[in-house]
Amino acid sequence: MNHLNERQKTLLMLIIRDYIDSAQPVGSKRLAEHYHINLSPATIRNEMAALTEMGYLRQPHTSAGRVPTEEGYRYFVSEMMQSAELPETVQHTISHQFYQSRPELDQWMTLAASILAAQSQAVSVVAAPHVETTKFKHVELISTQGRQVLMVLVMVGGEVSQQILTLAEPVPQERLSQTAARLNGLLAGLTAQAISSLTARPDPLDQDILLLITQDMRRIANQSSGEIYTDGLTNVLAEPEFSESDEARRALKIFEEPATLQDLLARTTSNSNVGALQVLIGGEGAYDDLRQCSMVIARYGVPGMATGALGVLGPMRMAYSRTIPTVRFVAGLLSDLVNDNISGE
Amino acid sequence: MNHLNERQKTLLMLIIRDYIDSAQPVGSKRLAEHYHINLSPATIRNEMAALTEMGYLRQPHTSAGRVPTEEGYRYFVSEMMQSAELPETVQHTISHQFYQSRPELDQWMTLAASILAAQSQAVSVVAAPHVETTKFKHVELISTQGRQVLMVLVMVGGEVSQQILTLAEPVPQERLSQTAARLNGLLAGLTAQAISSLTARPDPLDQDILLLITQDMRRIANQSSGEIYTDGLTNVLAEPEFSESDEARRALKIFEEPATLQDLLARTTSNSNVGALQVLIGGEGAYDDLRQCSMVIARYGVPGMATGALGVLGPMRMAYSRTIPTVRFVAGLLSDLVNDNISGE
DNA sequence: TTTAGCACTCTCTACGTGAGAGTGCCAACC
DNA sequence: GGTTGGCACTCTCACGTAGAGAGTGCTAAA
Repeated sequence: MNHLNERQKTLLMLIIRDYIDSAQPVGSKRLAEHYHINLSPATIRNEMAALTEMGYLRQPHTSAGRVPTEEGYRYFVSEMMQSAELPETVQHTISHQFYQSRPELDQWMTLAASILAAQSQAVSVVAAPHVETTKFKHVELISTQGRQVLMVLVMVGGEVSQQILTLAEPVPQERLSQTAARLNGLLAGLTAQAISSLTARPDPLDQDILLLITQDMRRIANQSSGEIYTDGLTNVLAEPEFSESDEARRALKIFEEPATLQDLLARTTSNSNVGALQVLIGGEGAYDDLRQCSMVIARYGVPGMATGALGVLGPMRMAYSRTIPTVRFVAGLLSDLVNDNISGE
Repeated sequence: MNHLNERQKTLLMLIIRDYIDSAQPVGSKRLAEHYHINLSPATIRNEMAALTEMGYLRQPHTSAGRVPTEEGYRYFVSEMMQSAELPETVQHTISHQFYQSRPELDQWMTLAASILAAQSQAVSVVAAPHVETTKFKHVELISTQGRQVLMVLVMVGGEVSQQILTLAEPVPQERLSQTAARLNGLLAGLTAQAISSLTARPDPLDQDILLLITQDMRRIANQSSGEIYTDGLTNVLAEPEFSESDEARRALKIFEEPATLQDLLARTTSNSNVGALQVLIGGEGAYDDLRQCSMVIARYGVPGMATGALGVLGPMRMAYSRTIPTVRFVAGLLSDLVNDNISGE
């Protein structure tokens, strides 16, 4: 497959780099002038013809310069993948921002999305970590007003779910506390499945709450991944390939349907490990509306405990050399944070 | 000011209605043909000249039809404001969706944003209700892992804040529970200010937690309004006036800066009452990037207790007759929900 | 007061033309 | 044999022009 000689390789890389910068088909003359390769335009033309023949480049029309094909981008990315590292100063700036923010998941996710979008000048997506094993730890029942009760559910991993219930009739705080205490003793460390196979409780209130707890735990476990954070939606509107707004609209529409997005993140990363980067070029056949786009995706977190996904979506002509190391770095950072959080520092 | 005769009035309304539908300058001939007014194009031309003179219409160029001015839209909106009512079937559908969703603020906000966007075919913004008086109700301290402790804070209004603390050294759950119980007895019903003026607690753990509680309460009180939810961002890209993507980009950029958006919602609605609708046409001088846009905004909630804001942003040529009643209806609905929530049904 | 008619203006589209950029190929060169 | 200069060819893009179409304002008549 890799039947490119050194010169073809350098030329292909140069062409793609130039096209990513300029968004314009690159011709032999331009290439010879701008980069000091000791080759005449004619020689370059010959090589270009070969690269076109091999499927790495194509011409928009007979008398235009060359534009990378999807295959070309794939080659470019795989060649560049190892070498790319984020400058240390940038790494420090980013780390700094994380360790200075309030230590809340919400803040981290927003920050990660914002950094990814700013660095890549494209749209970022961050899915909150999904706790993979939900075990009951603690429940609190707090009477708020009249028949309304606040139920706070804490999982073993530290995940919290809160919900306001409306009971059939007012129940004093004291009785709520007793119920909570009984359930805490009974359910500690159990999974939703284990809880639902328990025999019914004698006290009807206990039984009702128990039912709600299992429902809530199931809901948390069923979420294929956590909440979705995005940023940089307008970045992509500036790109020339999206100047006819309909193209852009179709791509951005993906972001208005969290289900689709979660699906995309989940599907494309289920077979990859934490730490490994995935680059999908040209929608990779999965979504028609993303045929003009590429995604750089990574999983983060602690496998078996809590993992999430994050990525950047942009035009196929995206600044991979910037985006790839950024995604990798931020994924690593979030993995560390999740790890710290789970293991109790 | 209102020196329009009946005929001018109907014509102006027709012209604006037509322009909102077609996005094209409307001419005298088209008007005479499409709507059965018993007037010749020539007569209509005369009236149009008058309306142009008065500042309600303008011509993009000498030989084009007429387009409404900002003043024209204002007249249109104020005329239409009272009459507009959402069809009962739509009202029912919307209510139904609300009462069927899970009774959580988060769900309601998302739903409200989604409904507003769908009905208006524009961008929606919903700011979560801001509790105006934060009084302490309850605190829970739950040991999660090692030195990490989950603090759940409940306010009198039912608002909840949770936070993960990392203590200097592990503390057993029992001691945490005792601390929580002491503080619950001490702080019940107090504001942040009242709490901070208490004398120091003898137990250092009590004192630390107390400090964190006041900090958290202050933070909640200081948020000028709650979280922002939006939907329908791509709707606006379909509008012809935003076909040059730069115009659209500038307007949508507003939505990437929550601060600006909150500012906008807060400023423009601070002088209006709950229930009253505000229609800002052409950015109303406030934001340059919104010069081509209009907003329909309303406050909702229970004054003095918890209020929020919601609205729709679209091109000046937005479907006011659909948007205005929708915004009014959804604001009413959310007010009811907030009210139910506060008063305990 | 309303209407018909008319000259005028402006935009939009289509069309043709020429410049420019880039190619492929061929023959010459090292 | 790989490399290069030259040349004919192709295609796009920008520009200018012309004609159609839509709409206007004005005037004079009903």
